[in-house]
Amino acid sequence: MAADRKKLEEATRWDPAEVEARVFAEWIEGGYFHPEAEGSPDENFSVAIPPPNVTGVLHMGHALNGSMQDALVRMNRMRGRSALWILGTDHAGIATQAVVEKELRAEGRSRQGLGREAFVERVWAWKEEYGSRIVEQYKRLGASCDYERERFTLDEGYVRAVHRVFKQLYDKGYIYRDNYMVNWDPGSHSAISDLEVENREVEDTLYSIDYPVEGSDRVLTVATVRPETMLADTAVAVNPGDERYAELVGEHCLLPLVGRRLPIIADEHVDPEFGTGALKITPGHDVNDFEIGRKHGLDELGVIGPDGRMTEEAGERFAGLTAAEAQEAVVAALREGGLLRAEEPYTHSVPFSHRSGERIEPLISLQWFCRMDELARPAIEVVERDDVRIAPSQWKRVYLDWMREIRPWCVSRQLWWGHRIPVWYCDPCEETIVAEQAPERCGACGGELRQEEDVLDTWFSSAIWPFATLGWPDETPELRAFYPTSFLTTAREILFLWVARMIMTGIEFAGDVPFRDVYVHSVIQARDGRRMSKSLGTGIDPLEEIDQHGADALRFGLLAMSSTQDVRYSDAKVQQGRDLANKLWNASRLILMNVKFDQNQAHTNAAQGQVPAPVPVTSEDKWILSRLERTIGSVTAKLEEYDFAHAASEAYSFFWSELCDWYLEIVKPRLYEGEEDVSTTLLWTLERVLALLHPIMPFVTEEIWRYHPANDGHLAVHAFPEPDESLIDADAEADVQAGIDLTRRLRAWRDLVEAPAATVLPARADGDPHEFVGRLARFEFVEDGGDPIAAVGPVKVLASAEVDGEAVSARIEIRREELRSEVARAEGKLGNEKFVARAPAEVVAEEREKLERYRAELAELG
RNA sequence: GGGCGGUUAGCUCAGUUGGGAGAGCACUUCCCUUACAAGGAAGGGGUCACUGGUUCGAGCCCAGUACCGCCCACCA
Repeated sequence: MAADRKKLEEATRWDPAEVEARVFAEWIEGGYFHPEAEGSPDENFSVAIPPPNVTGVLHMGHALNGSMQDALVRMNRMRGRSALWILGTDHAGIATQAVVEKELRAEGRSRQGLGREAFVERVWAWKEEYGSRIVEQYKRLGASCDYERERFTLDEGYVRAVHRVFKQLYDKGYIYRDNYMVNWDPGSHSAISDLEVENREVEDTLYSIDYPVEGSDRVLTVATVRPETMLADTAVAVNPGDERYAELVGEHCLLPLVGRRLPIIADEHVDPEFGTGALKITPGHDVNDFEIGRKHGLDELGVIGPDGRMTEEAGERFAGLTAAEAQEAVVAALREGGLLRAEEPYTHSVPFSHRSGERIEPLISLQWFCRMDELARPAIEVVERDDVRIAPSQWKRVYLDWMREIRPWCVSRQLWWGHRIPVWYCDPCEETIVAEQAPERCGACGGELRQEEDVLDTWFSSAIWPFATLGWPDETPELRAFYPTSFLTTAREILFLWVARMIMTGIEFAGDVPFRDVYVHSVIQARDGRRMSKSLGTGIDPLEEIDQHGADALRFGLLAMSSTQDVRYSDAKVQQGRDLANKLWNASRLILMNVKFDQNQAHTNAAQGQVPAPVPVTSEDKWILSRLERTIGSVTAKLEEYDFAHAASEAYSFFWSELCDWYLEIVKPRLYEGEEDVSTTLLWTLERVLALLHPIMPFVTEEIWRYHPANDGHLAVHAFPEPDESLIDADAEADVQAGIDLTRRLRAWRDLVEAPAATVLPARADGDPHEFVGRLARFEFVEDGGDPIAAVGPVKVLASAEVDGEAVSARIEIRREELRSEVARAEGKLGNEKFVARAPAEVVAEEREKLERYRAELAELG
């Protein structure tokens, strides 16, 4: 790969747009992201991407999660491990069906008009056209996924896996069909699971209604926010301990407007403190009432249909009305009959569909359920034992609490797009057949079979993602090489919906946990602290950020702003990333355009493509090499413990504040003179810095690497640096740090006395300061010369025409004041007998030392 | 109703086992010095939400209060 030197010499700004697509194409061409399926999961490294919806577009959550996964995947690939990052998309039943239905509506057509088969074909056509959009967007981010092994939760092999899982769960008796109360979503015309319901505070009206007691003057006043459901009431309940009603238990009420006789029953559930202590029971339309009804063997009437309208059962007066209209009509009728005792505003939480946003209508319907308790047991144990570690640790408990209370999962959906449930019915002999493949005829009577109309909850197929994508149920090489995967990063909102279910199915079907580590990352909020959401208009488009600042900038920014707590999107952090990319480019230009280096030697000596080991000749060389190795160790450790923010900022501050601000400035004269030793040190350092940063900022580091004389191929597959302990040199670090501190103090002194920036001031030094001190602070150290006018550490500044004497005295007075207060503080502390007696000896000694120092300096100032 | 998290500089956030409060951005002053003005140098700026406690010493530990956010929950 011949690098274009012209660009290196002329481009003073990092231009991501020019580079990213080209570099990405090179990676793909190199096949680096497509590892062979060899070796064991312990030797290899693998990650299953949380599959984005096919309907999705890349949002900040994907971008953050992708940046984290890619950082770890790239680091491990560079370490020589066979690294597989499985990519794919989720068919997203409700969402995708809704998108295509909307298209149809725009054409004046409907799903029903088209018919199931044609509709499903139409969705597939949509998927072929738009389904790869988000995959392309992951490429923009630089995600090193295996794009050759892309999967889809409805592709052929995946369907087989889903059928196998369904069948096995059915055979074990976990999956069953039942007429049960479900969360009916009138928006998507389907049942949805408890996890897809979100409760919102709503202001309703609480109506108090009189139910006359049969054969008596008494009435029972019940309270409800949904008077329309009274049409399906089958009882009135009171608390068994409630003396007010004790004599009425066993009697009957007459249901207003309907006239049905309702038994008065006693049940613990009823709170005697609420309202009048009498509760109308509607088993067909209320979750609690359903349970009370089953307990007492009550009839389950339904008056609201799946379309959200009143059914025939509601009586001709109300049939056909929407529930809301029926409510008004019922209230009006009650008012007319003088049965409406009270209406008052009432705020309470109400379930809404997370999918369609509509208010959930609890209905009894015939659905497929999966019992979860048996599956949950081992999934609880692996987390308790830390076979699966969940970090940050508070989520471990949240997971366990939820799992211990797990309830049956409604897995059927009344949709057309999805995994059609592999169940066939034989109407003549009432046989139910569950099979992995469609049976020809009924085994019992040879009759025609009819497949179940419903499809499975999308999360049912997502639950097996880590092994289904590797070819399960077949025993594929991929499965042997890459399962269990290495880790999972996720947003906490899918901890139950997805993570818990993967752990359960992984243990049950793949024989092992799906991953050893789960890292629950923070949520990036909008700039103003609200949720990022399309509907609120608060979303920030990662692709726009990439267009503007480059993928590296966004990746760095997201990792740097990530945290264990939720954070607001920070433009400044992305800008910091952009500036870092630019700084990397320019510092590299300085090095690469000036080093004196034998091109041939690079290749002959380059074991594993590294430049020859550095020959540190000065204390500063030893210092930077030592700091580099410490940084490598620290950044690596941070990445390994998912502390991306500190990994990013430590790499940043080493590179910027130590390498650029100090070392490069210190060695410029040697570099310009063409000294070979410093060239070697610089190239070694640059190589390691680029490799270290590559997992975080892959594009700019890869591009710079093209120009590095030791280049032996792409950085994406270059060795990741291992910290070299032999280069750690505490003495050199202390020595150079002292020089840096002195330089800073001298510069600050200049500023305070307002010495002109460009002039070199005369000074005399005790001892022998580093050469760079004088050069970078613009002082000239002389043996003799004029009178000292000020002392800055070991340096005496000498009188010169450039410095104003009054400014100096003023400066000295300021310093005296500072010192006096420091002395007073230290004396106070040391004068405290308890401090001296009880504080650790080293703390006290340190304090004494400081006091000495301050006193000495004060004495020096006179 | 339960649980979890947050409150630190103008803004967004760090802050290891308790020992003189940090970063990035913004701000002020100076510098177009041949890597970078998307840069360099030097600065200013904080009652660590509040109250009490433990301790020689608290941003950090304990108790409580206030406000903000998230998750779970079948009280009409």
